Amino acid sequence: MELYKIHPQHYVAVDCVILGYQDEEIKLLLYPRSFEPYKGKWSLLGGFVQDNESADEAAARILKQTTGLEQIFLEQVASFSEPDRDPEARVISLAYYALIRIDLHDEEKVKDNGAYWVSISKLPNLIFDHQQMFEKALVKLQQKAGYSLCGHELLPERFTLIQLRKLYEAIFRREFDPGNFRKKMLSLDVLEKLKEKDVSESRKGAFYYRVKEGWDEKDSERIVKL
Amino acid sequence: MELYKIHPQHYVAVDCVILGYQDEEIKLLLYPRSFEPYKGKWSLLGGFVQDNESADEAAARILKQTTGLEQIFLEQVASFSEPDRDPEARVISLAYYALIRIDLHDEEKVKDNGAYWVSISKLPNLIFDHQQMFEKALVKLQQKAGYSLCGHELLPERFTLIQLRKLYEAIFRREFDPGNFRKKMLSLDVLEKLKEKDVSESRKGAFYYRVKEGWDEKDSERIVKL
DNA sequence: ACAAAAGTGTTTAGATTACACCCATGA
DNA sequence: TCATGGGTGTAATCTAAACACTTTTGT
Repeated sequence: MELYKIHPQHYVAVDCVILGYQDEEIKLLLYPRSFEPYKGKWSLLGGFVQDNESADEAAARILKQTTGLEQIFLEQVASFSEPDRDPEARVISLAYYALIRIDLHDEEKVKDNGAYWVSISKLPNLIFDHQQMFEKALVKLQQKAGYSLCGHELLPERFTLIQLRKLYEAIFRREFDPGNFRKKMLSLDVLEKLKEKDVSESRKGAFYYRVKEGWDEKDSERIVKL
Repeated sequence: MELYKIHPQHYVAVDCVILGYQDEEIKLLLYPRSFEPYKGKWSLLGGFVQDNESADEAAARILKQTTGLEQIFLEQVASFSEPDRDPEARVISLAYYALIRIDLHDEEKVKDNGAYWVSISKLPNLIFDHQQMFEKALVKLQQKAGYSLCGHELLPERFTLIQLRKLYEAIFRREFDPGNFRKKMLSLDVLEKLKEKDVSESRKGAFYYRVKEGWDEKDSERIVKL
C-alpha cells in the first residue's frame, strides 16, 4: 500500500458503442452531451467506474440505464488513455461494444437519456476519441460476425435467410451472392427451419429460421472470408 | 470538472506480457515480485500509469527499463478491473503484449530487474490475474501470426524457412508440413531470398531469407487456418 | 556412395465463386 | 399468365493437405 501511494490515481470511465440493426442498417446509440465542455456535441453513452464494480459491470450498468436491457452481448474494445483526451481532466476510458436487438430495447429509457439511434453511414462528428472507439468496435463486430453467427444478438428470435444476409451486408458493407450465402449458412448446421413464412416481402414468402438450441454463443467455423 | 469530482479515482497499472523466441520455444519474461503482498511470487513486468503519459507510453517505458529496447511491437491485450484483483488496493490494470528479439535485448537490464526468460511450456503460477493476461496475449499472438508474417519481430534479421516454421510451430503448438509451409510462405511474396546459407544445421545448408523492404508491418492474407 | 537435411512436385479433397435455372404465388 | 422475389443446381476455380520424390554436400 505504501508503495502504491507515490503513484497518481485517475478517473476511469467506460464508453459504450451500442450497436443495433434496423431498416437494413447498423445503428449506433448516441446522445448530445449534457454538460460542458462540448455540451450538445454527440457522444457515446458512458460513465465512471465506481469503487465496488469492475469495468465490465460498469458497462453493463450503463447499458441497463440507457436501454433497459440486461445480459446482452458486451465486450471490451480497447483502452484510451492519452493524457489530454478529455480537456477537463485526466480520464482513462475503457471502450466497450454491445449488440442489442432494437426491437427489445426500452424506448422510454432511451428518450429519457435524450439518446438517438443513428445510422452508421450518417454519423455526426463525435467528441473526444469516440470516433476511434466506434471504428475499432466495428472491426470487432466484423471479426465476431466472421467467426460466429451473430444473428441472435441483432435480429429478432425468428428471421429469414434474406434478413440474415442483409444484416451481414450491413456489417461488412458489401454484397453477398444470395445463393452462396444461403448454402454457407445452412452448411454450418446451426439454423433450424421453422414452419412459418415471412410473407411481408414477397408473394411466395420466405421461411423463418432460428438459431438452434445450445448454439447461442458457440463459435463456429470461419464464415466470411476477409 | 465539478461533475467529475463526485466519482472515485483509481490506480491504473500496465502489465506487460513480454514474449521472445529462443531454442525453438516461446519465452515469457517474468520476475519475482520484490514487495508484499506475494513477495517472491512470479509476476509480469508492470508499473503505474503516471500523470503525463498514456498507457501505451507507460508500457513502452517499462519495456525500455527492463529490456533496454525501444520501438518494438507493443499492443493492448485487455483491461483487468475486478475490484479485488489486487488485495492491497484497487488497481485497474491494462495488459499489453510485446514481441522482442531475445538476441537484441539488454541482458544487464534484465538481470538488474531480477527477471528471467521462462519457457511458456513450463510457466510457474503467476500472481493476481497475470495468468489470464498471458493466455489472452498468446491468443493475440496467434491471431497476429495468422494474418501477418511475424518473423520480423521474433527472429533475427536473417532466418531460414525452417527457422520460421519452427517459430510458427512454437506459436501454434502444432506441427506444419515442411513442404506446404514453405510454399505458403513463399507464395505471400513478402520474403526475399539471400545469397548466404545457414550451414550450421545440415551439410546442404539452408538459404537465408529476410522480410522485403516495406513489408515490415503490412498485413498480408490469412496464413494459418484456425 | 550414402546419410541427412533442404527443397520440389503431384495428387486428391474440399471450399469458394459466378451464374443459370426452377419454384411458388397473388394480382 | 406473368412478374417477383425465394430457393436450387452446376461447372470452373482456388486452396489445403498428404506425401512421394529430387537435390546438395560432408564424410
